[in-house]
Amino acid sequence: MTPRSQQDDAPPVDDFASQVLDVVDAIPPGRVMSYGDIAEYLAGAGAKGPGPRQVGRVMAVYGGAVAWWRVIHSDGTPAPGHDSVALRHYLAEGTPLRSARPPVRVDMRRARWPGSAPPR
DNA sequence: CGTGTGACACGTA
DNA sequence: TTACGTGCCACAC
Repeated sequence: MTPRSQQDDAPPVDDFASQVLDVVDAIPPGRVMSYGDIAEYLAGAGAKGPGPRQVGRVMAVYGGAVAWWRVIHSDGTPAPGHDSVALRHYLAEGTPLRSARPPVRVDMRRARWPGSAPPR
């Protein structure tokens, strides 16, 4: 077969975005991942130079199609826009919170999801 | 093609 | 704990 891997036209809508959404969609309830974690996870998955900012950009555009509340800052603070909504999900999913009151903060130490098998 | 901005992260004060 | 400055990368103008 042609030395071409997969379809050459592959106009990957947004290859990077697709991977990010896939990872976020794989985060189980009660667990969360930081932008940097996702970027790092993708970096180990084959992606290149995915900065945490790029992950945030994807979430800002396609975030409405995934559990955006499971994607938070490295500090454990949820994304802006609907902190109360995120808190509602955390309580419903049993996410370990360090602060159940603004500033809402998730206990990253325990809620952090390694992503199945992260490079260590 | 330079400048500004942004759902970020990190170090230091 | 909060606040400020810096580095990083991609995109809009």
